[in-house]
Amino acid sequence: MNILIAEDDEHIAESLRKNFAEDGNHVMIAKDGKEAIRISDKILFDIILLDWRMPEITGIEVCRHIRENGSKVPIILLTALSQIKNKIEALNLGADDYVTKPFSFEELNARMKAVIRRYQSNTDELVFYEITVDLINRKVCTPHGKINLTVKEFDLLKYFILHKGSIMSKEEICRDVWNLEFVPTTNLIEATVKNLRKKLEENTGKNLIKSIYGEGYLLIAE
Amino acid sequence: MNILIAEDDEHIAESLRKNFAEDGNHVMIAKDGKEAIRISDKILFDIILLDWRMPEITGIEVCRHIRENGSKVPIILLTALSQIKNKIEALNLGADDYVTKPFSFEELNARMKAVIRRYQSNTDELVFYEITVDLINRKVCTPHGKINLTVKEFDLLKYFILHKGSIMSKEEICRDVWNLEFVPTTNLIEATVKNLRKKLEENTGKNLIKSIYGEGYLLIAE
DNA sequence: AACAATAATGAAATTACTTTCATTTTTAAT
DNA sequence: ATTAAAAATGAAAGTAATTTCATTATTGTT
Repeated sequence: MNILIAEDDEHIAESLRKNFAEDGNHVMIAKDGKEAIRISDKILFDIILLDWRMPEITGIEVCRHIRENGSKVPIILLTALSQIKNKIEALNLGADDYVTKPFSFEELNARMKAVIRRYQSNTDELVFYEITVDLINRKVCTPHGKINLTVKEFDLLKYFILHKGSIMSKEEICRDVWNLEFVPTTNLIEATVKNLRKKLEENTGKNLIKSIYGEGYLLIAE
Repeated sequence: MNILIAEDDEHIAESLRKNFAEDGNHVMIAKDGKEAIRISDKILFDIILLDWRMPEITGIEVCRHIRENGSKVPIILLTALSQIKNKIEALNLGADDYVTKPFSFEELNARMKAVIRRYQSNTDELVFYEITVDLINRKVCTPHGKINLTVKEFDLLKYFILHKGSIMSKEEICRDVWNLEFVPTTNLIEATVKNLRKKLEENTGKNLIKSIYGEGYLLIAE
């Protein structure tokens, strides 16, 4: 995981870094808010830990900046007990959670996990069998590796998954995937289904797309 | 807007249909839960109104079915006063809101608007100037119409918007958009920027992508 | 089993996208 | 103003995706 720590206290920063790096994470440290903004603008992190009190630009301001840039990256605020009263307040500031100093690694780890899990369940993914479809980045993954799909193959797979368990006629597929009013006289759909099937089968060993003679195609429900 | 109404009471269904159709909406009516599932599986609506009490399959079951299929389409439950106690309960069932019968069109309209607005702010869109970037469907819209971008142009625009206001060097663009470790000796980036600029300018009349001599490119912040 | 309709296939043709090349224009510094 | 580096441009080359074609295989029906 890519972790950004914005913390001006070198001792705390270093002990956090060590802790996370031991688990195989890639950690970057920003010594102040300015640096945190500069780095977070350019690198996508899995989670960002922001010290509230930092010279010049505070963690809150960094948080606001990140959110204004459209990023939904998980952010946890590190605060002294007096600075924040409850989670609602942290949420209003755009953070996902907060941890009061002094804190234990156990507590911080637990909160980080929760925030990341919540974030991931909010990302636009479809999961089907062992296949994970990332709708934003258009990546399709299985435990055996990444499947490279073309644009049309991806759109078709997405359509099948959203309609898994029901037979989709070629008319519907044409309308919804190709934006065509009429089914072409050629075998456009069949050819695309063939290529999609091949790639899925190479990775899963299964033929998940059934042909229903005279009716259409069906992605078998789990 | 595409509206699906699932309501077994023909009178209510028809008066709703009439009401929405007058505002230029496209309305479909499902006479029972089974039909609602069949239709909602195949057509993407902007909002779905579900009567709770319907023969065989209830609105709740339709709602659960829709959510299990991964759809986040806005759903409002139409219920008799006794069936549901509060919004939390409706939310737990997967609905976005509920309206108790008998209801006024004013109330229903207001709740529909709120739910749709909430939904839209949750969709993965970037908004920049008058440009709306739909990250899921990879569509780019302006008030003057749709902009057709190629994959690379889209990825580059998305990257610029996420980093608007800061200068992005060619090294960074290469790394993050092209996944290249080194800047190619050719003018790959310049050529792509050129094409993206052209398309944006045709639609907005502005050149939003500035060149910073010797440093990189900058999408000017709003 | 024979038939006609439907679906699958491999490869070719077409189209669109991506990258490169050669040249011109712009920029910042002298 | 001159210059050298950087950036922009138009068009060509290269690559990949999409669609079509011709053929073979499969399916349901008689």
